[in-house]
Amino acid sequence: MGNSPGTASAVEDAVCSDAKTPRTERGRRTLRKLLDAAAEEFGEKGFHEASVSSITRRAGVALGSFYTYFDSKDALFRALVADMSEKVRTSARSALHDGMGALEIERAALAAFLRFAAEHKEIYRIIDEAEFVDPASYRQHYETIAARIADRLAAGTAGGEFREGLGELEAWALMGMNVFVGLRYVVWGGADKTPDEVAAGVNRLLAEGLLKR
Amino acid sequence: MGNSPGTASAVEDAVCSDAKTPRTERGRRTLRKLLDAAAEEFGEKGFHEASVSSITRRAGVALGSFYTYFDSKDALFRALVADMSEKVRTSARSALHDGMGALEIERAALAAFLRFAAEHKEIYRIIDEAEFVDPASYRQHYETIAARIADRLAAGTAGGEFREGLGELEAWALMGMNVFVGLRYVVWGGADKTPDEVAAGVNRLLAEGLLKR
DNA sequence: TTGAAAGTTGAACCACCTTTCAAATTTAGA
DNA sequence: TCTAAATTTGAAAGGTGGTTCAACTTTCAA
Repeated sequence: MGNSPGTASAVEDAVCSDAKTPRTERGRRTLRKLLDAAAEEFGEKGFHEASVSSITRRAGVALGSFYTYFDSKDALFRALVADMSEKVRTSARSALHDGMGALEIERAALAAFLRFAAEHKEIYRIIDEAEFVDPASYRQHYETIAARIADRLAAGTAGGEFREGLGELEAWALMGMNVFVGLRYVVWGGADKTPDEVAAGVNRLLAEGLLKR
Repeated sequence: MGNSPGTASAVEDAVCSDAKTPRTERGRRTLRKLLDAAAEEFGEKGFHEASVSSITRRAGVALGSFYTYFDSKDALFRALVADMSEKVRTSARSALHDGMGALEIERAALAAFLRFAAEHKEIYRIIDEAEFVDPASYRQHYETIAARIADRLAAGTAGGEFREGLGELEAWALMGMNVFVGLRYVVWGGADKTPDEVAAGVNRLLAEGLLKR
């Protein structure tokens, strides 16, 4: 949980639009403490159970300081959703390399997503709750990911590996599979399957379908 | 939205455990008004934005009357989740008939679910919000559905239509596909694809997979 | 060194909501 | 008809928690 010091800048970038940018080093430290505390708090309790006073307590700053950096509890949440959404996309993309086959790309993207989710179980709660707190971001999150999957499917077809007729519908189907197996095997755990095993199983389903040969 | 008069009994059944059962006809009418109003209110606003006073206003009864029938706002929500969850399962099962092929069964179940969701868009918000308001029900909802899908897959394998090696993982993958295409094409609409078209597309994916032949 | 800007503080304000309750009304059965 | 139980009512209790604010402290550049 929380951002390691080195990765906090991504959060701050995503946050600039909503946060009142600090002018001093001291201000940047306080902002970072608030963001880390908020990610923990929202992840553990969800938006409504989380309280601003609890976040500031966790961050070790006074209640009033919160409003030096955010206009409202909602604004903070929006900033976190944007950041988490960005991180999910980045994690999947970083797993892809030149020369991979189309099917292999899907497997690698899912495995990377699952590994990321394992380290950041908060994303599920935060993204899911965006459906209620910030519907526009929620929708955009999934539409953006679906568009990226659709691009990969089109590339696979163009490259002669995938069949014709793969479009938005299939992209949403793949995304749904990925999200749900992540919920079941990573977030809920039970640890009976590793991310790689899950990704391999899903990949076989994509390759072979259900039917007997 | 809301239940047509004839279907309200299912709600009341599901609700018995949490609701204080009314003894008179007049009481039953009031309970039904509260339940219908609550389904609308939670569907439109979500749990936290919805208020008991707004629900009673919608139902046309006094604020205090609510507590004649429910111990709390939470209890009402739990009752609705149980009811919605039951309805989703029933809708899928009612579409299945003897003599259907294993693949055809999956297509019919998805089509039925999508048609149900089209008429009850509230289910998505209500089930999704259960993740935060009533996590146990949320988990049970999906585990129950996954178990049913896994049973169908096993039956398909036993009948020689589906390949070997289909289990819980594949059940969760199918469930995720179904939920997400429902979100995209039914709840968010755009009406560019009918439930049957969506179900057909997903079914082809299950039959053929992604690869070129 | 100095003073203006930036940042900090936490008590208090305030709006909103769930829940309670005692009195009034309606219902149903004897 | 009559009465005990069921139901209705809405004002008010009781809490919660987001947000404000004016006084105070720290920072930093000149």
